[in-house]
Amino acid sequence: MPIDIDSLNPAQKEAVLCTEGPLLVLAGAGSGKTRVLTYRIANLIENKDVAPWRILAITFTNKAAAEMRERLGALVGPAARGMWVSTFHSMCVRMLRADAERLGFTKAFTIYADDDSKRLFKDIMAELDIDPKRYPVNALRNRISTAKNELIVPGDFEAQAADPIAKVAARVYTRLQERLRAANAFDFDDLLLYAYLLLKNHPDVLEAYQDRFRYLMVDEYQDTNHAQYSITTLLAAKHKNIMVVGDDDQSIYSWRGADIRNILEFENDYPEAHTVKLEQNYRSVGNILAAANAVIANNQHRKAKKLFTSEGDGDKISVYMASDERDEGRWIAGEIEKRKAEGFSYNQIAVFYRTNAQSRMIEDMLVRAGVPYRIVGGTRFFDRAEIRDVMAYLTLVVNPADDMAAKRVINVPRRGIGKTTIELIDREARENRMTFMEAAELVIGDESVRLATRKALGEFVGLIKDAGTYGGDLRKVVEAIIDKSGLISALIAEDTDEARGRVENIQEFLGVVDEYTDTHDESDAEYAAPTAGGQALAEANDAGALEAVVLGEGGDVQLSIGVGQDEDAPVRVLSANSLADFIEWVTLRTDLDTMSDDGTAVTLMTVHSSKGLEFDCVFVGGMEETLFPHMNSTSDPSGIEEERRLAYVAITRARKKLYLTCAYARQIFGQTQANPTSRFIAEIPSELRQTTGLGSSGFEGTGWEKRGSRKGIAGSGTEAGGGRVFGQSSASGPSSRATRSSYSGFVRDTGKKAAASMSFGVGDTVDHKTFGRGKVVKVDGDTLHIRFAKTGATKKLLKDYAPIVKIG
DNA sequence: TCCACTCTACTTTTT
DNA sequence: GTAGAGTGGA
Repeated sequence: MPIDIDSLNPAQKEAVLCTEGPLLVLAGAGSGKTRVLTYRIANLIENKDVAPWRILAITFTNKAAAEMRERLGALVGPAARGMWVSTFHSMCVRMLRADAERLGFTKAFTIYADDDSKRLFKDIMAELDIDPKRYPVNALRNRISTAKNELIVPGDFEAQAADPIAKVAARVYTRLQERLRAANAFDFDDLLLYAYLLLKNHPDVLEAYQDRFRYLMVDEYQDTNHAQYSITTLLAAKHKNIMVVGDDDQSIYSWRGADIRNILEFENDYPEAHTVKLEQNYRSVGNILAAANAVIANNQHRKAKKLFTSEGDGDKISVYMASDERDEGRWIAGEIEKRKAEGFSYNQIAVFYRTNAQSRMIEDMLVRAGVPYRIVGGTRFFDRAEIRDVMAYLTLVVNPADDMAAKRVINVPRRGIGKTTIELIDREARENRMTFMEAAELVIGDESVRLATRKALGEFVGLIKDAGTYGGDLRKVVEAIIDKSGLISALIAEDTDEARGRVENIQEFLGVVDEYTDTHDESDAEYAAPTAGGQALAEANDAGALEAVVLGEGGDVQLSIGVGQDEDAPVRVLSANSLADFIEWVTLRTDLDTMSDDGTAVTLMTVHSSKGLEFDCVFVGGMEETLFPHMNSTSDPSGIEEERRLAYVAITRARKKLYLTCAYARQIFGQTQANPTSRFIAEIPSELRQTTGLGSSGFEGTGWEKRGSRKGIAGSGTEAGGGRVFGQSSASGPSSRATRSSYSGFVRDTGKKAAASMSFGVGDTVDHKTFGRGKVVKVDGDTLHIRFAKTGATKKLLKDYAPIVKIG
């Protein structure tokens, strides 16, 4: 299918047709940059005869990569498959897998997700006897993370360390890298750092990639940090066919090391660079765009540009001043229902906030209004304790050197291996310079340890080893681990609603395994990384090699060398059944990636997560000083500018309707604070906005939102990060736990009617956020008397305010 | 070894 | 308001 280049505007066309040499595309919000990227690639393949596998396209999120792949599939068909379209992180993993040995790791390495590395970090601080009160964990972690993003290795870091915190951080950094190496693991920052070191220190490897990838494309270039910048610079050094796309006004990740200078100075790096500006916005109506332009114009450090649209003005921006966050949530819910009645679909409505903590009240109010929603970010499905436990088991099978994983699950479920035993194993491991698992095996034979403990230890070690004897069937391995570890049986024995919820989550995890297998069949196989000297990874269909990948003994997986199908083209690796690849896929995954469009629900997320997305109707909550702009950013001008860019991102997500809300008073830290309205609202010309709520004639405050305080009925959640009630449209089986987290898309269908507008009768079964299942024993006006199964106690609750859902 | 209870620090944003 | 760490008793 030939591409229709004439459907592009002149600037877009220019970018698409400029295929050789460095190219900088400054793409304003909604200016069709994904379209330019995909068309440019299609043009390379169709008209310039470039082989797809010579193209490397890098994005920041898996979702963006998936979207690009999909759109390319539609443009160029199956040819799109040979391309590397991936995120920085997954690209680096691929490179590291191919040449891990060069860096002293094995191919079976694992990746430490954020909380694994935090755990390890605390472990090290304890080991080095560093007081977390004097040297806060997060402060040290930030220093080290920044250093890694700046490509500063421990030795250099130590040499540069000036202040006391840096000196302590240097010690931790050194030890951290030793521990990670011993565990055959990389943390997120390491993926970039080591990929860079691989390319930098191994010219033959670098050359293999340079020869392979003749055309480089980097999306969201304004968000690249120094490590990412250096990697792309190295890859592009030989052919200089690098196209970067970005918008300096949308740079919102400086705290993660993103350096806005990378895009501002692209023309210095490549003096011969061609620059194209995309300034026509195809997304938002005039008023919204004008508001966005007005806000961002307050920033000093930016490339001058002004978006324009040929669309009409549209509605004014609605500003609502709520009395407090409860009122804010209630109003948003009400407004959503109005828009819905006008024909907007829930799918096309989103609520953004600056901090994750703000989502709670909004969720509560949506539940009460019966508005279905899905939430992106916050506590993820994969962050749930039970899922992390399963993951730790699986990780251990692939990489027995992973000490953190071993320590996590050695006594989960309870096996009677307590603190004393774990410390003993730790000591043995250190003295004998072996892994935790090896030391555990040693302790089995230590007669000074209680027999029961040694037996339990033997079972645990045996379990991990046995898992390695299953065939290459991914699902079978996972099932075996879940079954033999006793995770499920221990939860069932607990016999609580919470435990049942966890069992459900684990079962859902098996669904994730199936999804992985389904989406990673042969046709979607990734192409292998080119390796120096023309070696290639094993041919996919070679069952023997596959098994080696899946269940390599001792984690030291050796891959046989296969022969490519084509003299020139790289070899494919099939990964559908590889446990190692599955773990990697899960680890590098984010909520955003799982956000699917099926199921109709309003989307809730932070402003950061919203980048790259668009909705017909957007609500931005918490538009107050100290929240947005956040107080931690108000001390210096660059912080404020970044907050302003964040506001710009939020505003430009909206196509037709934009709402900004703020609250006169808000609970922060559990304390009530009153903060002034955000400066970003004032920066929008008043003729573009319309204010209602407090202090305006339109205020209809009845105060109802202040009644029905949740105090006393909303205790702590039932489980870590979860424990939220989402109404359900129907009772589903014996385990209709309210925290059903529908994995695919995280849609929480709040059902037709939630508690607020529901009627209850004696004998109804309800599910309460904190107390679990209960039965209505008496109805007294608005007061329900409910006897809860768990405690046996009867409680009096107000039907309109209690976090309850009728389930039968 | 495990559990229940209390205390405290925490909240910016995430690949 | 709450998750995680720390404490003390069974």
